Amino acid sequence: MKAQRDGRKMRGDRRRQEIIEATLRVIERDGVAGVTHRTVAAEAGVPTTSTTYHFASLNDLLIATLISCAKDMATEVYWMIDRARSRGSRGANEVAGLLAEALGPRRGRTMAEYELYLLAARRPELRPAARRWLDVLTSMVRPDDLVALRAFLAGIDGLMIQGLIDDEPPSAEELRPVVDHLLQPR
Amino acid sequence: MKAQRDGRKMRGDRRRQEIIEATLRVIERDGVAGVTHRTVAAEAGVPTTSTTYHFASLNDLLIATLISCAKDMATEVYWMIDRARSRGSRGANEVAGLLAEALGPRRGRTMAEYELYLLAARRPELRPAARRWLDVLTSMVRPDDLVALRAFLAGIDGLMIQGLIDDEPPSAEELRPVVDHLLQPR
DNA sequence: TTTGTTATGGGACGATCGTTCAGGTACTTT
DNA sequence: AAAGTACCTGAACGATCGTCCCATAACAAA
Repeated sequence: MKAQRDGRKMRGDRRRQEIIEATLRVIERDGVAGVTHRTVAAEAGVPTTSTTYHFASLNDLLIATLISCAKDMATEVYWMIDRARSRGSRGANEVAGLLAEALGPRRGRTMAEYELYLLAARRPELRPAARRWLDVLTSMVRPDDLVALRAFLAGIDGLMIQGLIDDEPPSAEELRPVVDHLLQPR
Repeated sequence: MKAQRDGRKMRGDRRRQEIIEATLRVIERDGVAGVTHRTVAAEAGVPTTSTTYHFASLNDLLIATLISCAKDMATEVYWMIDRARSRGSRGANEVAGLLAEALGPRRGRTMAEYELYLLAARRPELRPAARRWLDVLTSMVRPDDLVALRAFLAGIDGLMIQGLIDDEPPSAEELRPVVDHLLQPR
């Protein structure tokens, strides 16, 4: 089966992807509330009807965007852990650095990701996507650390959210002791 | 100065409060996205123009609502801690029970509160209100536990959010070991 | 070439939105 | 009693929204 040889479908898929990426940029800039067919189309440089053609409804567009976003996040976290492990580090420094980056230069993206969380709270079909990075991490850990892992993951989420409402992003140095505390075994 | 003797202002203040409470109910039901002058007015049983009269813009209405919501949350947390302390408990059971309640019967309210967080991330004027319950707790604790406290608070926030995207609310029994782990001194 | 399918995009429709305005009521002050 | 202030509300305006329709272009299968 040659599947993707059809030039029309290929172009369609490419444009679908462009629309999804434009949607993510809109969410980073203005939040989920700023997502309309027209703003997304303008951001992607396509006519308004193009977004309605490729996504049956605005809801579908949002869902597709947030699922794609969650997928990126999961693979990113996976490689981060993998890298830290191969260095034999327990990871407090790495995690603190990653948090500081997520709350500083990548702040918009982080806000978008947490809007996914809350949207998933209201829409069950988004929950598997929202849980993906939690599942990825859980599967990488020895089953006897489960409680410690859950506490750690919850702590990371909390530090993220609380960092988002700080007047200026916390530095890795400020975050490290807290992360270290969360990582400490008992 | 008699201040609130003016019957007109009294009625105005009362209606303002009713509108704020109606707005909170709308947020619990449909999220911040569902807040419009018309939905709020319908929920409060007042004409649409009443919400625009008492709040210069929809933004002001949202801000007033979320600030009021944050204030309630802060005093609630204050008394919760006070109660736990007077019982001499370290509080793992109490906290786990409170989490389970927030994620079960009071789920809508909890979602509304976390939408405040994300809105505050985008609107600096909301941040003091969003931080209030953190400040209340921080001020009730010995300064040498600061790192442990920050880790604990972050963990609570994370458990809340993650609990919101579970397919069914976690029970207090499931949460207790994680909370206990977060509370354990080192 | 003919036929069928998919993508594209201009234009428009009805609904809903935030907000304004003007006329009216209720209350206080003078 | 008269003037001033604060609240109330029906009606409406312009803007923007999601979505649909239809003609056209690009491409594949026959």
